[in-house]
Amino acid sequence: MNGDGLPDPPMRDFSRSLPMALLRAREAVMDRFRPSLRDFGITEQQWRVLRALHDRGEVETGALAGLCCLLTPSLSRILKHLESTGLVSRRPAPSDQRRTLVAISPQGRALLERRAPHSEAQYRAIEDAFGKERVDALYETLEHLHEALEKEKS
Amino acid sequence: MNGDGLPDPPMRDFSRSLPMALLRAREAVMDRFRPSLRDFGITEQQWRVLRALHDRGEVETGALAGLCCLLTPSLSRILKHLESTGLVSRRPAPSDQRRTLVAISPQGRALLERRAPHSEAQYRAIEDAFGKERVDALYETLEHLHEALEKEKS
DNA sequence: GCCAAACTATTAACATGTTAAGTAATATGG
DNA sequence: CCATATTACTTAACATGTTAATAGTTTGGC
Repeated sequence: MNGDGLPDPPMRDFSRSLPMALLRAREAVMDRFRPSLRDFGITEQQWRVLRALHDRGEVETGALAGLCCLLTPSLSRILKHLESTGLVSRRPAPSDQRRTLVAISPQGRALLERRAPHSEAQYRAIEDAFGKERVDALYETLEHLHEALEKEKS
Repeated sequence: MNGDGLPDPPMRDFSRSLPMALLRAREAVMDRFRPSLRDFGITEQQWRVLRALHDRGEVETGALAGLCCLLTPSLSRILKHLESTGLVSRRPAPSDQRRTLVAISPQGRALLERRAPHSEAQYRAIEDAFGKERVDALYETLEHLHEALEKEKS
């Protein structure tokens, strides 16, 4: 009881945790992708990096982190690994020696193109199971939620 | 070009990655909760464990992992830490020595009850920013997606 | 009762998440 | 110009994610 003689507002039910709900859905989705990632010997995060570089060409480390939804310390380790296996290359930016430019290598591009069909097949399976319209609507909802919460960063 | 003389189906735009979309939304949400977790000196996962034990009482390790959306190796380490700081207790199940029963301690409950109002305040802020109806609809969509994908595990 | 198979939790090994500190290069004010 | 702050990236330290292997229990068939 508090000073009002009323009970404290009850804690929300544990099932109504937004981080958990998003995590559970994400895990259900990732379960579909993990087997082929494993077959190709790369992690989810390494795939994101290759995917971004394939689309955008040479990108600065900081921008790449934003694109891949990674923190820069994680990306730093991931790039070290990808560079050692020859899937990406790094060089200092000519105009500013602080910055690093990252690019996908021919081997990286080859790996990406070999796995892409497997990935697309899983997307089709997900759309079949849940409905393409509902998937599209979910993308929109998630984007709006993201914007609504970013906007308020006072 | 492939054998049909048609281009291969184009790879989806990088922005249309369901795992990324779910992750970005989740990170936007977590940004709201991380400060108070940090203030109370616990991690997001440790909070989930305390939260589940508070609601459900004594729970087996395996069931607890499912409730918290954690893999058992992670939970094993987390419980070791929570036990060493006195927030939970463990004992073997009387009927089956393989199983371990976990319970929240008075100190764990106290910590949880101190932080709960901060957590609830952030939930209200999120609902204000995005709309309670849309949040509720999102919970439902995520649950349905989860069910649709689990169902197909042939 | 005995043994192989199944089950539960833990440990191990490597990769990433998270926060703080460090390093080198550049921009800025005086 | 120079001292200083700022920027971009990396390292460090600890916690968790992920997969495989391990150790202790229990179950079932025999």
